[in-house]
Amino acid sequence: MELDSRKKAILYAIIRNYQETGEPVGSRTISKLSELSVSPATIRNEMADLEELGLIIQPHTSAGRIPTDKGYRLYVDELMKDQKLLPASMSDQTAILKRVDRVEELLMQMAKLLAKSTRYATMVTGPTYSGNKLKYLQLSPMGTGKLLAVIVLDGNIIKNNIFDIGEDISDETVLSLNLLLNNNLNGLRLEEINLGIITKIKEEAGAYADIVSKVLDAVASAIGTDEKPKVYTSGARNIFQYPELSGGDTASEIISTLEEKEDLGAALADVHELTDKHDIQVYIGDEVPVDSMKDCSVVTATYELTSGVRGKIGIIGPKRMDYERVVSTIKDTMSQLDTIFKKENGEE
Amino acid sequence: MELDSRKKAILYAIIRNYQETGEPVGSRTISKLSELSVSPATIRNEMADLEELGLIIQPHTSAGRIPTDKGYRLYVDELMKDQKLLPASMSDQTAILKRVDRVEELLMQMAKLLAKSTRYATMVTGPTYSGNKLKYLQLSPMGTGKLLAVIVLDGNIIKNNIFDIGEDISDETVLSLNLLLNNNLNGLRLEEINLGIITKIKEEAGAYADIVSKVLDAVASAIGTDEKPKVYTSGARNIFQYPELSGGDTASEIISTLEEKEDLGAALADVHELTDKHDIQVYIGDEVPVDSMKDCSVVTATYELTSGVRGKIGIIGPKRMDYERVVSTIKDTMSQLDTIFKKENGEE
DNA sequence: TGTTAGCACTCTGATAATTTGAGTGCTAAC
DNA sequence: GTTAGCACTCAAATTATCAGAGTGCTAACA
Repeated sequence: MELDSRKKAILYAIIRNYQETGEPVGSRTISKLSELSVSPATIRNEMADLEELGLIIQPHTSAGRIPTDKGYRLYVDELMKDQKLLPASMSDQTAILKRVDRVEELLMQMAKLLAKSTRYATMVTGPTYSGNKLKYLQLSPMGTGKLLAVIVLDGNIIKNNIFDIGEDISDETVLSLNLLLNNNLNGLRLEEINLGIITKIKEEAGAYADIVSKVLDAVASAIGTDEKPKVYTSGARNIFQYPELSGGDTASEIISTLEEKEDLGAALADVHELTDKHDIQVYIGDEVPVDSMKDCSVVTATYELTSGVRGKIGIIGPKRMDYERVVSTIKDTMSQLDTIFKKENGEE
Repeated sequence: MELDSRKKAILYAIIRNYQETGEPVGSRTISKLSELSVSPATIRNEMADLEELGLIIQPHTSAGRIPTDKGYRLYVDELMKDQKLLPASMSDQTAILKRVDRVEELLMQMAKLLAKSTRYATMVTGPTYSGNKLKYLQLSPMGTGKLLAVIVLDGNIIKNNIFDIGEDISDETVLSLNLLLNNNLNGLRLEEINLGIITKIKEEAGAYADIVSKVLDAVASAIGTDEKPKVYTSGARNIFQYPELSGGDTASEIISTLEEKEDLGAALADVHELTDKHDIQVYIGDEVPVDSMKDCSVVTATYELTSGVRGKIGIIGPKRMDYERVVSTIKDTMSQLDTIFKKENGEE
């Protein structure tokens, strides 16, 4: 059986209507709603075909139809239109990303903003700094037998670590270590700090090889704290708007997953090749890589702050979410982010 | 009418029973349950009195009684017994605080632990650093016209700030500024850095007074980011266990408040005088200073990491929460925290 | 005077019966 | 291929019924 254009139109109409109402939609509704002027009976015939194709089902005899996961998939892949959103600056919700100093705050703000404008739950993972360059490394003596290492990465991301070195060293030694380390490491990407370089530095450090070793450990662990990237979430309460999610354990499970955050980070992190511009991906129902969200759909995208500093955002809603609006909202937010960030960088 | 000891016993029994079941409790139940051996009829007479005193009510005729807010208040103030909890190390839930490096992680862990062992929702505010001393201040040139300030407080709390100074300065100047600032500021509490000291430093800085001024601004703003202290929450899902909270909008409101966190921080922050050891306070129903939680009870306590570094924790549950268990769990956790922290400090 | 048994009364919550209405599939006519 | 008509189905809403828990009151009792 072929999917002719009328069947597509009907499927489209069913999905759009179900998105709004959350109720199974019947043949009469479609007949009145859609611009193709055919009788309910005709629609019924077509719907029977669509059901046979596995694109829609009846929750029970004598109910209207609702889309299946497969139906949504087809919708997302082929039927969905590129919706043009009003520029955020002109829309009534004034959902505009403000420039803030700290990346952390910006991401939190982004999560909130997306939650507000999509009216779904959102998550934003903190950026991974892979590919980032070491800009500056500063050691300072900190009391007895301790050193403070301040590590500055490209893009002015700052990390600290205080660690034991087990012995007191003089200020001059610290100074020369600083010099040594900066000379050898500055400008390198973190992956580039390999054994060869480490050995070389140790040789030059002579008697202080041990300390160098500890410093490098400290650097690794300071960076390493971002191995499990932070996840910011917002709009959890929006889950309650959708009866299909708020009933039973589902809501509880979802809220809990959003709260724990670890699972989210892991699930979002797994794929990281950039296909197109923002790498927008749609996961429907069972496709969602988080167990507790198998009743949801999740739309993810990749953002980029500065070159190589990337993270993921995700919008979590019911399967009948308004994919078109979500996608265009994401795009809009991304372009705001681009503007802000290019500008912010440009100013430096 | 007086509250004789039998009435108290009955009230106690009603509250304890209602805590377990969540169902209105009738005279028969009390008669069987409580050790005072009187007939249901007698209990009924007493219950009528308790109702007249406003300590319990009937949800409707021919239902059992449930405690009123006033009833709970009396319970908490007078009836509640000090429950001795098994030491956490011996209990089955192995809810033991582990020592971790970063304060942030420790607090998050504490929120989770409390949520797990009380089975209610929890919140933990980040510490306020008032009273903390400046241990070390480090300026480093950072590209053109920028300085990196690293601020270390007592207890090895580290803050960063990168800021513009509008002009290039030589490494030597930075070095001497470092010296100047450290000589004048180290060991001071943050409130002690007043105009007098600032003026003095500026005078000594001579031509670099402007820069000093900017550095101090940077210090202030780095510290200032904690004016709205961070709030960590956990166990939101526990709300769903209690029908009186999970129905209607209540759950949604609570979850949303927990997620937003700002309101929580504000509400917890308002009182900060330490009355007794941990300053445990119980807010029942309308007493709770957060609107969305008027149907809940909240138990708060103050923790102290190092001297003067204090924050609050809060346990959020239904009004019929097990106050005794919550209080003893808090005490237990606090003493764990003390142990860890004294030790951690001792090691330094 | 406090306690208790007995009893009529009340109200909720569960279960069952009934009704309504939306929606379908099928058939036959166009 | 399309449509009107119609019998049929099923969920959801409405109503009826019933059992049970719990009460308040009264009168008897210690």
